Amino acid sequence: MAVTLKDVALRAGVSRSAVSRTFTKGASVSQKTRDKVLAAAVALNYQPNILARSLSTRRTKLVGLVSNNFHNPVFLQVFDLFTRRLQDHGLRPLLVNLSDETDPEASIQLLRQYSVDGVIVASSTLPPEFSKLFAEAGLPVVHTFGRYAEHPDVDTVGIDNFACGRMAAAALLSQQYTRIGYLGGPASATSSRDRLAGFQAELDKRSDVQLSHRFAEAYSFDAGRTAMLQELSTDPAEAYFCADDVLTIGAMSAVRSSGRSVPEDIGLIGLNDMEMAGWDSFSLTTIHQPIDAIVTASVDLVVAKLGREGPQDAPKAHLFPCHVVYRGTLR
Amino acid sequence: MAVTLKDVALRAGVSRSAVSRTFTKGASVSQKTRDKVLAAAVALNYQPNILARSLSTRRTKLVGLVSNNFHNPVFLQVFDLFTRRLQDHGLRPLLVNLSDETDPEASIQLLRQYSVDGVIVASSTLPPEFSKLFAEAGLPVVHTFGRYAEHPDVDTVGIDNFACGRMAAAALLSQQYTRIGYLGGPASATSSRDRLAGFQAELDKRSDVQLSHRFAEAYSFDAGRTAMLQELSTDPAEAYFCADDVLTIGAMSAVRSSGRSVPEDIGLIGLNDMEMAGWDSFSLTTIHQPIDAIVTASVDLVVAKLGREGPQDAPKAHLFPCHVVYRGTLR
DNA sequence: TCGTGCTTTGCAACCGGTTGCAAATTCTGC
DNA sequence: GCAGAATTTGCAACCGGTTGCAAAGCACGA
Repeated sequence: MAVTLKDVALRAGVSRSAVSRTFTKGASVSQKTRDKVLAAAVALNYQPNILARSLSTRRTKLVGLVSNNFHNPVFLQVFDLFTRRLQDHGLRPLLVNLSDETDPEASIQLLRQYSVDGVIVASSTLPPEFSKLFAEAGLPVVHTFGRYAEHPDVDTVGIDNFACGRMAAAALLSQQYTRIGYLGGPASATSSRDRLAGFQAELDKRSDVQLSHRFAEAYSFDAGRTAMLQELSTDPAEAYFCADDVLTIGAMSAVRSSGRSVPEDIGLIGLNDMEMAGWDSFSLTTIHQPIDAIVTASVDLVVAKLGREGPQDAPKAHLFPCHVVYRGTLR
Repeated sequence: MAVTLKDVALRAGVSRSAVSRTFTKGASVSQKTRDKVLAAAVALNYQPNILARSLSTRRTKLVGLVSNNFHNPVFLQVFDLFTRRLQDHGLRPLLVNLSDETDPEASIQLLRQYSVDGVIVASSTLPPEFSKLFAEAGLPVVHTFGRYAEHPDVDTVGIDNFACGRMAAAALLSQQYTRIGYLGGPASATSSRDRLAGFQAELDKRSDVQLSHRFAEAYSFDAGRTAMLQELSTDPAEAYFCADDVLTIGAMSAVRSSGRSVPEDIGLIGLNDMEMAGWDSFSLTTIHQPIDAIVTASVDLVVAKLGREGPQDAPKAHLFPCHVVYRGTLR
């Protein structure tokens, strides 16, 4: 069925090596044979089998793209960028959806079975220990949206969640809010905890400010809405830092459905600045995260690791600066 | 570096075939050797190389997942479902982002090079001719969200866009709208044109109804907003059928920013019923498309094709019923 | 104990490529 | 036209698996 090296060699009247060499650049072939081979290849519509090649070359050009965030709209943009950037480097994303997998070991086995050249873990909810397992299995790995550490176990690209927490606090303080709440994602997510820590650190400087906090079940609309409804049922704060835009939107929905309004009764500030945040139904004041730069850097990093052969440099955390985008959800 | 068959065979004191056979079910191995092999495999942390295996078995368990809809939030859900359903069958999605590729030939070459077992084209904007090229290249292909035809060139799963157009028309007529507009996605998308055709067919029955139409540049918020702003600048209709929810949300944004309100001044009905449609900021009246069923059927279909060896059954279109979900955007 | 039939095993060829090496060819300069 | 160097070529082994086939091992009944 499929056209192979041998078929082309036969038709071109040369050896299989000659055909192989015309398709691997830098190899020694005369123009004459190359022309013959190319003609035969075109005539037969030959496509080299990358997988067979990978047996010898030990390069599949496959990159595992592992994520568990399939419910946050910002990740559609993330996947779009990742696939494009990887394609720019001739790499192919093998998508692994971890949502219903609890066992990291399974995906590691999987990716090793497919001999992926590298792995990108794109998740703000998986812990560093998770990515570390990939590294220990000998796979070059980059953790995008991962937790910052001065000496991380794996290369990490993302933002300084602690600093973002401070930034959110400063924004709320500058608007003279004094009864303040934090609405996090899942308590198990490091991003949730780190953002709270930074937020807290900044607010602790002020003795006149009260801080409460609550973790939502997930970074999702429903979770944000549910958590905010609980807040509203007792004694809500004047303003909330929500750890993610989609959470913020859920919270806003809860506020409005309780008959209150944003920002008049309750102020909100989010994080991400996803496309939707600018839509006029929401008009979120939020902390902008430079997703494109983060994704591009992640891909560049993994590409650099693939190039190197032997021992890698020590893993490093790459942080990108964020800034507040003021729209309409703070007074 | 990597542990291979030979290493395991050596350690277990058996031949390579014995090792291979313990890892392919249905093969003839005695319990005794199987135990020895398994013990050695565990000790060495052996993972069979699927790509090497695929050379002999001609099965990679890779499925090309081709799409160009990375800007419509509903596709995040689509990707989530596809990856899960494929994983359920032990298949792995190789994601191909066609957004900036104009040449289908390139992705066909790519997928042939990786010897994918099958291809799923998940797009409502790519024409049937596109998927046909994959089929002609000998790849089992299913076009999800593709155009209905009685005798399609490739297996197609989706909804009856024409019928949805009629359904939208009926919904608007039942609310006594008489000056009616259609806001489509790109004019090049068959889904856009078919929905209009059905819409038109139903409205043509009524001589007292005026119909105008306009195509947006894309199925996106910005495109919907821009198109609606143009409508508003002249003489807008009383109600619009927008060919997609995200388009509807863009249109709603335009309506509101012009000082008008939905549904008081202008009624809207969308299509998809994506999760966001139910969020109370939007509360879209829209036509529900059973995405989960469509994706599941697509995967089942491609799995069935992989099982069969020889000539395939004639391609068929699989249609799923839609229904109107009434929320708050019609009077 | 031997012959029979069934199961298990290893050999060797193959899947579709790559690549070191030595032989064959072409190119230099004289 | 020729020696020597440089380039091109094909052979054969290898990448990590699978599998048809024949030989070896085994259990069983006579």
